[in-house]
Parts: sequence; structure tokens; C-alpha cells
Amino acid sequence: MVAQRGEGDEVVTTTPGTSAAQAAPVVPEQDEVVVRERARAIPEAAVARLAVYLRVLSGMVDQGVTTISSEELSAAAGVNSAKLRKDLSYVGSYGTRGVGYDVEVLVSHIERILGLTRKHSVAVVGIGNLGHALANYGGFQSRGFPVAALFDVDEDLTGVPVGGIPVNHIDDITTVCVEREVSIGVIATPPQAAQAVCDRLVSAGVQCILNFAPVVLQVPDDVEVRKVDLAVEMQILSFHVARRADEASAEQAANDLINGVGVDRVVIRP
Amino acid sequence: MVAQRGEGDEVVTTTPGTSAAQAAPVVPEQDEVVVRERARAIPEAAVARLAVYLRVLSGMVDQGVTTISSEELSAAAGVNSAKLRKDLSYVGSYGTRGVGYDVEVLVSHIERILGLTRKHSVAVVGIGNLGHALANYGGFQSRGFPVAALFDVDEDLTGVPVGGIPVNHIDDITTVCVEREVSIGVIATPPQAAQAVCDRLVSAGVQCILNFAPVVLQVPDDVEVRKVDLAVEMQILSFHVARRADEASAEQAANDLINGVGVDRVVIRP
DNA sequence: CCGACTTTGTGCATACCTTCACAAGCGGTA
DNA sequence: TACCGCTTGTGAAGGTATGCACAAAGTCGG
Repeated sequence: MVAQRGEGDEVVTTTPGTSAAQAAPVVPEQDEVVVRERARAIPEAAVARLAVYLRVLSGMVDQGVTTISSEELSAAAGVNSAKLRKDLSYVGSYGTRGVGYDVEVLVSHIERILGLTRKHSVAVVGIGNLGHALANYGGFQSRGFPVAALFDVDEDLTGVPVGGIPVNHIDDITTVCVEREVSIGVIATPPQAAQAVCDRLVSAGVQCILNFAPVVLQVPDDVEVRKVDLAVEMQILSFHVARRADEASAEQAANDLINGVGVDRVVIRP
Repeated sequence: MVAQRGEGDEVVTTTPGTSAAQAAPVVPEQDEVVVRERARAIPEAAVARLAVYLRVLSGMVDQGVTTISSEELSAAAGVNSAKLRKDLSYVGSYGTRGVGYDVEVLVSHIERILGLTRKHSVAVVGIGNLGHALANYGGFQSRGFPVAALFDVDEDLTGVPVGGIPVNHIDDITTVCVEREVSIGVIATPPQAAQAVCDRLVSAGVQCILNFAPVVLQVPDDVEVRKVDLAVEMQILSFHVARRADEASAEQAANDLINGVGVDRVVIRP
């Protein structure tokens, strides 16, 4: 038997003695089994949108909507309807042609794919302004992400409850995280402390990290990091402000330039 | 003179009487000038990374580093070095072959491209937990995004200073934004209020919005919206937790399955 | 001044994502 | 039952972003 590539779930074995040279980028070592996951086939961009669809659909449920077409849902989610259908096709074919999607069915399938059938305990590290806001933010709890622990380096904060949860000292991070089965760590510390905190979270077995500190975290391959960087967001917006300004001045300049050349107006094309 | 397509900045005119049918997706109307912008050529993804490079470079300046190679900078920013060089090439060719980039030169050019040579006043709407945190967050100020105004619907908050800035009532949003030349609006309100606030910001002339509320905002084409959705971030992480769990159980199952079939171990391939 | 060495900038191939367009499938209707 | 209109699901095309690999271009030591 020879290892091969294919679609969907598969279990492929290379038996001892078979030394088939592979054209594939990664040559499997001998005597190992290669398992490919269908889950991995969902593009990252689609996952992010699925979360958005889920939120919109939750609102639909509250409104008593039972069925929705891709056209309606895509409009509500602010995306192209073809993209929406493709995204949903990663989840499975749960629509009815000529009718649309059953809202509740869709919700439960997206929740399954996103792993929301299970609760994910969250630990927030760094109880400053942002940490406070996060600890008090009801959105985590209500969406199945209970905040299970808070940490700070400041001993004066230790034991003080924030949002109903007492703050632990950061030195207890490993014990507490293991004990409370924390699966997601949120870093809301100053940048200088972020890498050290991250290392401690990782050694406590946390494999997913949401980082608010403006630093690039170094982590092992098996740890997933997502970052939220307000300064970067602002700078991206700044870029667009500048672009607009450039266009405006270009338009102005062009208008000046061509004054009386027989052209009526100037249009900026993207 | 006939309209044409080309690279870089150009000013192309269609003179009256010339009815050149264009193959271009958008046919220019007669008697108009088409101006194309080089700035638009920078991909969004590259802009986001440029902001990261800028932060890393700022740290380098503080450390007294004067020159840096693409290899070093890319490692510090957590990206591929070829990608970094390509990103920098959008900014211009300011490196020296065999040596690297002058840190300060690079900083000033990236700042120019990102439009950071000009200050961008920020208004924060919704002074709840998150709004407080944002108002007190020093990162805005220090990076050239002074918080110029705060707004809330709660009259008890009106006049109360938060982070040194008195809160205005939301009804004054247009006047105050125009007066203080706000170019970026930050929405930190509950979801129900977000669209209304957005509309008011837009009518006040704000063209860039950073939205923390978990809703899809509807805006005119000439307004740029970026969203930060914590629940979505958490759900993406949840997806990865689930994927890991699936892989672990698949590995387990595969190991069980092949017990004694002459295979030594199981490897999960991405 | 020259040659060896280093690093940039970029053409090209690849992979990924998006969008179009349409066949297939389903419910409603006569 | 047979048709009709509507909507899904997806093959294929097009576009965008990524990563490799290397020529071009500069520095530095002798």
C-alpha cells in the first residue's frame, strides 16, 4: 500500500519495506499512518465568516424566522450570496433547493463545526483597563465562553473580584488553568509582559491564545494565536484616510490642470 | 486623446466627441477625466503588515538599532522574509543591497504611506466598560491618534471626564465631530445602538469607523469600516480547539484501528 | 581597484480565495 | 403526474496573495 493524496477523510498506510518516493511536498516516513482531516479543508476566511453567519442567524431565531434564503442571509451578513453558499457547503448540504435553509438546523450545524457544542473556559491575564472590560463583558459568557479565571501580577489585586471572579496571582497560572480546564488564554497585559505570560500559558497546556498586546508572540507550532491590535486597526484606517485625501487632492489638481481644456468633470476610479 | 489603462499614476482624458468604446469593466462617461492612484495598488493585507513592521521598527529605534536586514525584521515581525521585502517594495526601494534597511528611513517612509504624518482625531462612542478602556488606553495618543471626543447616550455621564476628556451627549455628535475634525469614529455601544450611531457619525462626515459592536454595519461606499468582534475571534479559536480534538481522537481511533497491522505509529498531516 | 560576499528587489509558479454561471433538485400548482 | 419557478450546490474562471529562487547591486577587505 502506498500513501496517496485525496479528498475527504482517509486513512492511508505505508507498510514496512515500501519505500515509495513521493512527489508530495512532505515525504512520509516509513511505518506511519497518514490521516487527513476534512475539518482542515475549511479555509480560515470561511471560518471567520461562519461565526458572523451564526450571529446573524441567532438574531433570526429571536425574531421567529424559521427559514432563510442565501440571498437574505448574505445581505444581512454583508457578503456575496455565492460566497455564503460556498461557505455553508463546507459545513454540509443542509439547504432545500427552491426554499432556503432552516435557520435552526443551520445554527446547530455551524455550532458543531465551530466546536461550540462544548464550553471553552477562558482565562484573562492582565486586569488593567482592558482586562476589566473583558472580565465584565457579558458577551463571552452568553456565547459559551465562560471566563473561568483572572490573573494579574499586582498583589493588591489578588483576591479582589472583578466581574464576579476573584483575581489570582499570575504565579498560580499553571495550577489554576489546569484545574479549571482553561482552553483559551486572553493576554491583556502590557507588551513587555506578554511573551512571558504567553510562555506560562503554553506550559499550562493552553493551546489557543487571544493576544491584545502589541507584540508578535513566539509560540510552538501546536499553539494557535490570534491577535487584536488596536493600533494596527487605526493605522489601516489612517491609510484609507490618507488615500482619500490623496484622491481628493489629485482630483483637485486634475481639475485645476484641465481647467478650460474641454473636460467637464473628473472621476476617480478605484 | 483616448482613455487607456496603465501602471502608476496617470491622468487620462476623454475629450468631447471621442466615443471610444472601452473594453474596461466600467465604461467612462464622456467628458470626464480618469485618475488612477498608485496608493490603491497596495494590497490590504500588506497594509496591515506594514503597521506591524512599523511597530517592530519603532522598538528597534529605541534599542539604538540603525540598520536591519529583511531577514532580521521579518523574523521579528513573524513573517516570511520574501513577503516582507515585497511589502516594503510597495513603499518604495529604500534598502541597500548587501546591507539592509536604514531603520529611521524605513520608519518615515512607512509612516508616510500609512498617512501617519498627520494626526487623526478619534471619537469614541459608548462609554461603557470597553469605552472606558479605550478612552484610558494610552496607545492611541502615543501613536498619533488623539482621542478628541467621547459620547454616550446616558445623560448622567455627560460632562464627566473619562481619561481626561469630558463625555458629550450623543445628540451633539455632529457638531462636536465637525468642530474637532474627527476623522475616525470608534463604536463601543451595545449592538442595538450601533447602526444608529454609525449613521450619525457618517452624517457628521466621519469616513472611517472602527466597530466593536457585534453587528454588520451598513454604510455608504465611501466610508471605510473595520470591525473587531471578540466573539468571532473566540469562535475561530474554538474551531481550532475542536479541530485539534478531532485530530487527537482520529489519531486515537486510527491507532486503535491499526493495532497489530504492522504499522508503528500514526502521524497527522495538515 | 578588484573580487568575494551579502542582501535587496522581483519574475514566476503556486496556492488560496472569490465570483460567476448554471445544472440539479425541490415545492407548489393545475 | 407533469410542469414551472425558485434556490441550492458546485465546476470553472478569474483574481489576489504567497513563497521560491535568482539576477542585480551594493559593501568590504585586501
